[in-house]
Amino acid sequence: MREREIVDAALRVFAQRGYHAAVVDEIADHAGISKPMVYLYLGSKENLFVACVRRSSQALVTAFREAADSGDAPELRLWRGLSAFFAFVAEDRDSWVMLHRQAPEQSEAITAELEQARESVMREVADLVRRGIDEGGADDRLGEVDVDFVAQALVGAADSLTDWMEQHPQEAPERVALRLMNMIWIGMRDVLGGEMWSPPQE
Amino acid sequence: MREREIVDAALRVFAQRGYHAAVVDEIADHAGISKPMVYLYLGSKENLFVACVRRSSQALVTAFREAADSGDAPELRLWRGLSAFFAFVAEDRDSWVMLHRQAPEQSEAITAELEQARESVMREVADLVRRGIDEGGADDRLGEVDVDFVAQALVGAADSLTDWMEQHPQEAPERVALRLMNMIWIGMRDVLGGEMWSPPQE
DNA sequence: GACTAATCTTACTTTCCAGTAAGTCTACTT
DNA sequence: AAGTAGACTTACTGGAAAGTAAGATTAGTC
Repeated sequence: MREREIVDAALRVFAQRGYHAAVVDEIADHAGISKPMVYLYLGSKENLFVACVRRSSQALVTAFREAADSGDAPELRLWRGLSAFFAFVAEDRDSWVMLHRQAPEQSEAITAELEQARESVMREVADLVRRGIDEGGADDRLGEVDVDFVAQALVGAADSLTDWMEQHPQEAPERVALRLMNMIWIGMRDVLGGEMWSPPQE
Repeated sequence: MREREIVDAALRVFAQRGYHAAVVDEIADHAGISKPMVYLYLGSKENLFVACVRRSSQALVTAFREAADSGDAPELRLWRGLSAFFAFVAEDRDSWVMLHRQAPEQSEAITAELEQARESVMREVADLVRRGIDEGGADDRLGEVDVDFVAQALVGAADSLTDWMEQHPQEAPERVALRLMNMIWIGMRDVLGGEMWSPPQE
């Protein structure tokens, strides 16, 4: 299908050059057609970019969701979701570059698209964190605010660790996810258990 | 000094609009002068952007470094550094937006500038993590690879938590830093102590 | 009060590229 | 073989904004 081919080409070019440096003519070349065809199928450059972001973000969200959607314990589900995320990034780096580096700057429509995807994942993560806490049986020392905090930190750490992963290509996605789980989950659980660090009084 | 005023104006406009949507004429207006003056002092639009990034990143790195540069225990230093980071973000949001949202997409020169600043902080954080481990007395179960991992996750979490902070403006920077310390530091320490999570065997 | 040096502006040129009008080519129909 | 519909291209237009040439304004000097 033509549209798909065009989006494929656009994804590569956008990921490599960024939105503004990417020229529609070059995208058309990559797709093996001429510029007006791009406009016939996708309407405008911005719309084309949105199509790329949408496709990539949906693929990512779906990958995470399906991996995390078993009936098992929350921490296991979270680990699977994170593994799927790291696997996605390792496999389809263009998509990740697009979502992570290129898209944030752009216009309303694009930011909205991206925000929605991120929020969607964040909700899912927050949910797993919440269940993890409830299940632990500790008397809910963490409220909603804290759950959001943990989710935000976790997602941010995962984002950033994609760079680390790039420098350690021998490390399998599941192992990266495991490292992260150990860092975050244990800490969270133990804080719930009453263990806390605080600065000395002056 | 003229140059400083121009950079001030540019920072505001770039942070609000992004590099491409920002028009040099508008920056000149904000600085109360006309466009050719901007070119006289800064040479080109890109150079102007680089000047902004450089100034903001230096301010941020300095804030972190000075806060973390006491002779105290590593964890206390780390906490102070993080507090300074969150305080900086809360206070000078334009700079943070610039560094966090606008700059990543741009050209070589800019990415290099930014990368250097990030790396510089990352090294410092990694160093504190390493000392924290050594001091804990545990027999170095974490190697350099692990230290880098923790540092990367920590910095990424902090980046991302600036968004959380924006939604919880009543939370003081030190409290945000404290939350993060509790999440990461305790987890890391306990993992060192041998506590580990791993997925069940199938 | 003419001279000149520094500072600044108006108004222009240039380049680049998104978007499009008009026409060509191919393949299929009758 | 003439007609026509769909897919596609060449070659253009329009506009936006980076960068600049040339001149105006101000202030300080003799």
